Amino acid sequence: MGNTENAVSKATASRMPAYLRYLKGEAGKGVEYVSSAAVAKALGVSAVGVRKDLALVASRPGKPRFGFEVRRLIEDIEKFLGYHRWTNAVIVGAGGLGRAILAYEGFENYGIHVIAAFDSSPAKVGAVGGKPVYPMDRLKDIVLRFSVRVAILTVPRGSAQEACDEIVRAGVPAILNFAPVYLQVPDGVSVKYEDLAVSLAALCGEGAENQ
Amino acid sequence: MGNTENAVSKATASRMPAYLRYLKGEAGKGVEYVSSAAVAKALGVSAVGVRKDLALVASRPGKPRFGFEVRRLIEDIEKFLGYHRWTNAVIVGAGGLGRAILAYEGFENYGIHVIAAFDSSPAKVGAVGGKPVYPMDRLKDIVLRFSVRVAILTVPRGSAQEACDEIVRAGVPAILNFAPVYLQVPDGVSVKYEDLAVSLAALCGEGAENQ
DNA sequence: TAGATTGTTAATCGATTAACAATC
DNA sequence: TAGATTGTTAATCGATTAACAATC
Repeated sequence: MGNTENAVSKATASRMPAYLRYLKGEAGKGVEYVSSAAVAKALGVSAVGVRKDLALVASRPGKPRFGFEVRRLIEDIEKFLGYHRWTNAVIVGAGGLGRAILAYEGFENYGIHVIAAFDSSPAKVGAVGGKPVYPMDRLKDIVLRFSVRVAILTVPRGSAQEACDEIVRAGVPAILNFAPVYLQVPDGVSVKYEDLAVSLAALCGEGAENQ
Repeated sequence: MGNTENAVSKATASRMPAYLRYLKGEAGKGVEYVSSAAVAKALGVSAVGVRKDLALVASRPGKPRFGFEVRRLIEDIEKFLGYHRWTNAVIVGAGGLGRAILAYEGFENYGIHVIAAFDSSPAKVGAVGGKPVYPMDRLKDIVLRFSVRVAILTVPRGSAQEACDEIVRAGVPAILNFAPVYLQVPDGVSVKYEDLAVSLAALCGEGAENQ
C-alpha cells in the first residue's frame, strides 16, 4: 500500500477537527486567508505548531504575507478526515438520546448516513424524523444489506453489554458507546466511549484547578 | 498552594476515565484485585504504563503477587477526577438532545447536578423528567442563585453563538458545546466541543485505515 | 523457597518549541 | 525594498518503553 498520509501523527490528526471548526467559522464570515498566528490565537495553541500541522494536510503551502487559503484548507482537512467517503451507521437503543441522534441532520456533513435505529421494545418501533426504528432482530439483516460499519449504542447501562454482543454478532466493526459501561468486545472490534458525564466532569475539573 | 496532585501529567489524567470504567466492570463481577497486566490487556495499552499511571493516584501501592485493590482504586480515581465535589450545571436548548440529557440520571455519579434547562421558545418551557425548563431570560437569575458552573449547549447550529453569548453574560465559566460550531468566548471561559459527528467520523476513519 | 507482580532508573521515542533562513 | 509570514533545522521537553531490582 502507498502509505501516503501516514506521516501524520495521531496528535496532529486529533487537532484537525478544531482547525476545521474554526476555519468554517471564518469562511462563513467571508474571510479568504488566515495566518497561522490567527488560528493559534483563536485556538490557544502555538503558531509554529499550527504551521506544522497544516503543512501536513494542505494541498498547497501557505503564502508568506497572506497565510493559508481558507476554502482550500477546509477541503483538504475534510478529505484528510475522510468526510468525503460515505459510511452507513445505525443506532441501537431508541430512547431519548437515540431518538435525538436519529433526528439529527448534521451527520451528512461528515460522510455519515444514519440509516435506522433498533430497539428491543416493540413500543419504540416505528419511525422518527422520517427514519425507521426496527425491532432488534432485524439488526443483522440490515447491517448486511447496507454494509453498516458503525453502531451508535444508546441503551441503558444495564443492557449495554448484551446489546453490544448483538452488534458484534451482526458483524459491525465499530461501536460508539454512550452507555457509561466498559464493554467487552473481541479483537477486531473497536469501541469509542462517548461518556457525556466524563466530558462534563472534565470541564468542571478544569475550573476547579484554579480554586 | 499545596500543588499536591499536579505531578500527574495530562496524558495520564486522560486515561483515568478508561481505568475507572474497566475497574467498575470488574468490581461488578466481584473481582477484588487486578494486576496491571490484566488492565493493560483489556484496554490495549502497556502494563508498565498502567503501573505508572496508577501509582500516581493510588492511595496504597499495588501488592506484588496480587495487584491493586479494585474498590480502593475506584475510590482513588473518583477522588482524583473530582467526582466527589459537587457542581451545578444547566442545559441551554431544550430540543431533542437537550431533553434527553435533562432526563438522563447518570450525571449524579460524577458529582454533577443538572438542575434545569432553558429555551427561548415558550412552547418548550415546562418540565422534563421532573426537572424544569425555563425561558432564556431566567438564565442569569438561576445561574447566580445556584452558582452554576457549567452550561451544556444543545441549540441548533444557527443560534449557538448567540446562546453562547447569553451563557457568558450570565457568568457561567465553562461550556460543553454540542453544536458543531466554533464559539468565540472571552478569556476565562472554557469551551469543550462534544461533536458527535466528529466522534463518529473518527471511528469510521480507524476502520478505513486497514482497507 | 520460587514465582508473580510490583516500583524505579535509564534509554528511547515522539512531539513541541526556539531560532532562523526563505519567500512573496 | 521592507515586512509579514511561511517552512525547516536543531534543541528541548515530556511521555513511553525496556531492563531490573524489590517484595510479598
